[in-house]
Amino acid sequence: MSEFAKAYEPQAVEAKWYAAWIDGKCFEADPSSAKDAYSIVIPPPNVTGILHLGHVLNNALQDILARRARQEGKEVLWLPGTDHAGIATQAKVERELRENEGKTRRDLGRAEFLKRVWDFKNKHGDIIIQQLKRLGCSCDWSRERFTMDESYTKWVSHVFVELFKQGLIYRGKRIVNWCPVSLTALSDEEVIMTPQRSKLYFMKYELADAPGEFLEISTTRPETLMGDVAVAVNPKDPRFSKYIGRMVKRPFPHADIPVIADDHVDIEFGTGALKITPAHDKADFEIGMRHGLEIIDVLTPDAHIHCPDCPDLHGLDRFVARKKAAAKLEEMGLLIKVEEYENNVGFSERAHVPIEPRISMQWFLKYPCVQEAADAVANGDIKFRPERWAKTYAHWMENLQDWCISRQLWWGHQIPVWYHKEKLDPLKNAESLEMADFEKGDIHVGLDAPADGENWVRDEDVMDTWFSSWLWPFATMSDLGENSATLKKFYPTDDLVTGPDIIFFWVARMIMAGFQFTGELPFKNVFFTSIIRDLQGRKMSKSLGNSPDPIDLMEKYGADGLRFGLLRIAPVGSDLRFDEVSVEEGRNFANKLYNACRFRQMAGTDLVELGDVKTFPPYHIDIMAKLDALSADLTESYAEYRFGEIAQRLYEFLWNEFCDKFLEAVKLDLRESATSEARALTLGTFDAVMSRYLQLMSPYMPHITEELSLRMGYMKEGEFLMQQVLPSEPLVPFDPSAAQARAAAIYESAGRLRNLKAEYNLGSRKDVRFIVKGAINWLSEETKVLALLAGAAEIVLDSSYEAQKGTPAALTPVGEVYLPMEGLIDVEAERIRISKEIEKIGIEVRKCEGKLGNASFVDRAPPEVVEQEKARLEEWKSKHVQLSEMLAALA
RNA sequence: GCGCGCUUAGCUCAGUGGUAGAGCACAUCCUUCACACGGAUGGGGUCGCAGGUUCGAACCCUGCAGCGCGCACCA
Repeated sequence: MSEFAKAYEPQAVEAKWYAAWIDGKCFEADPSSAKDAYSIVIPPPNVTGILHLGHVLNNALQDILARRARQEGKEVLWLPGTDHAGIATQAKVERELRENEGKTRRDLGRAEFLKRVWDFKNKHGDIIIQQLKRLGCSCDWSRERFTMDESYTKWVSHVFVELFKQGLIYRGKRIVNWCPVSLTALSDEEVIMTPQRSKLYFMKYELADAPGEFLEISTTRPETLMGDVAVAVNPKDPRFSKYIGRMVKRPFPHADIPVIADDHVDIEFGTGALKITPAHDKADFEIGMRHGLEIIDVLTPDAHIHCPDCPDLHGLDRFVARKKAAAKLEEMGLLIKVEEYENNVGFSERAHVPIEPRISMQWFLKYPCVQEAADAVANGDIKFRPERWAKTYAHWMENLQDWCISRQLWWGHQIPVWYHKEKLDPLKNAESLEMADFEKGDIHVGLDAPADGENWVRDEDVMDTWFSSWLWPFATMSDLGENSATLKKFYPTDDLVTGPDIIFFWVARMIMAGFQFTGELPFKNVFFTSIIRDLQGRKMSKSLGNSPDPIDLMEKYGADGLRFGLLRIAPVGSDLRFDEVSVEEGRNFANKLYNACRFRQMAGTDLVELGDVKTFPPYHIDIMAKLDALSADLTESYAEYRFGEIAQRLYEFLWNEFCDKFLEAVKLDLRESATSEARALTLGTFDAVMSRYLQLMSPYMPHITEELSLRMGYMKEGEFLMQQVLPSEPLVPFDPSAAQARAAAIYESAGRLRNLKAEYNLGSRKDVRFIVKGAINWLSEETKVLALLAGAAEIVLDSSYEAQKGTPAALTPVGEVYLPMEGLIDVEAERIRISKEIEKIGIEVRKCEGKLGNASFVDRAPPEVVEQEKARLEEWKSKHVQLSEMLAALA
């Protein structure tokens, strides 16, 4: 039993216990166990990422679920790992390369560059894992996975090949979201629509067959004018019907382009005429397809103008070119006006620049098992919490677009497709091969290169990171083609804890992949965490600098303090406004818990067995019964994933019930002067309650509870609290209501007496005497405790007491209590106070009377409610009388 | 434009039909032998607005307003 310092110092304790758990293999899951399985897979953080508060919340929740499941006697697997995060990681390494060596990835070549990324990953990939360990996460590190592990990569390739064989993956030239900085295609989900202040340009095109006659057009993008191949109007628009089928002059480079009619054009918007640039706008592309229009690409991959016929624009950046093109139009007298305009522009999620709709050859996936996946959530086979996210999910599932899965990156899973060299047009590279060529044997799709490998060239592209993430729940549990013991025991998983921002990126896709490749749903429940914001309601972000470093917080307040503080304020369905104060409260709470135990040890270090509870004083039975109730309530709350409520209940029990009431009530028994019997009894109750309480708290604050359990002797050296199964027997196996009523009466009465003292500014005086008239029959047994709690020298029972007029008094559950004032009070101040009080009570009395005078209330409200109202009226009335007397006495 | 959510004390939020709550902050008192990362007491709210249902509404219904977030091809 070690020395207790005055304040709890978490840092050393937390490190010690984490190491002990690892040594004891406490987190390792045994697939051969006979116990029921509970499993959860971590949402893999980016391998080069660092921990932020979102991770803390998310992983603390998973840890709580895992630790609670262990306490419930389950065999638990919490499977950890990291994600290779294609664009993010590659961008980091490229930036480093540029800054340190002034080189691009192409300068190094693919093989050398990938080597650098792997080096980078090996150097930095462990950081976030170490941080999760600092937080106390009970992951099975022996099963840690990475989305680019060899076996995982096999899964990814296999899935690609299978879906290709089923005709769900195809290659095609489509308009995609192109990031001009990352130089790759993106999926629709990776594009963030952002309102932008921009300009709407109004300009006019001359009719080819009627010089001097013009058609007015509006656009936000004059710089793509060179790619215009038509002007479209709505066929129902009478203003333009006469132009349909005629030609207008595109100003530069000069060309005559047709005026066409298409329903897509909004008559109300701008001039009602739309220039059609199929190469640079998704809607224009579709109109172009409908009308068989030419596609003229006037932008380079990095969004510079490519138009040798317009030398003054050629080579300019798109935004520079926009101004230049507008100026050119003005010079030509074709610009009518420019209006300020707000529109939504798609930004690249990673590079934070406007994406460019661009035509390119890409691989696409038609989602598998869409109907099954949609139904699974709709019919509750997978339960979303909060439930409303199911609607968001359903909406997305109903409007699925094919997924662009190829990325023009090097870091990732390379597409398992080879093209025959002879068929490859050496000038045009693989883009020249259309899907139809597959039939001719020019494309090889498979896990391995073709046997005559030297005749084949592999597709250079890699797959979208999420194309590997969506296999995470099962690809982490088994090698391809193997029905591993782990998979058998732990798949499908039970819970998934993640943010609602990746419902589409990840959750929905995992459900589809699970169905497709395992025939099962990958999880049963999805718990969506709160998004953490700052006190102004802004999202946490690096650039705003409003994101506290969780490691700093843990250094300052301890991992337990951080976990508990954050969890206690985490709401069920809405965003969370983070305030460091709550972490401070978590730390303070840990200290409170620690000091309660310290107090116990000051009265003796030997464990004391619990005797026959039935014979115990009411305070003891009361606190034990409250713990039993807490224990039962937590079981319910866990079933409903109400984590914040659980933390709050644990907090209130320890602080308000155990420390403020129970410990204060039994303090005398722990003093030197107490009898050894009384002390033993109290220590026994303390130990029984505290040992169970620590266990209930353990999932939230794993380190301190483990530490205290050992120090207090509840656990022996070599045992772990986290491995103990929750007891099923209550501490109080009989009806405790009589004892609890007595304890409640004393606690409430003590409060009233303290109020009384404070009202007369005697709050800190310990020498006051209270006289109880008409005491409840058992009060003589409890006067010592009442005096202690009320901060009084003594409580005197005197049924014949005649109070002097004006003696302060209070009506309490144990009788009428008087506070004789031998000291002085300010008579005038007292009169004012009492007058105000009487006024207040008068209002209450009238309220009650009004209610009871209302026939419909008396007749129609439930009888017990009416009775309650009557009792309340009586109470107010008697208080009114009492105060009036006091006032009279003062006069 | 469609959908979802939020609006309760200075701040952050509980509270799904029966006397408005917690923590923090604030004020006063207490360094009493577990804890000042503590204890005691107190002030502070027409529960966003307007209707409706009900004996009774913070809570149920309708409308409105403000804020936030998704989704959407108005250039």
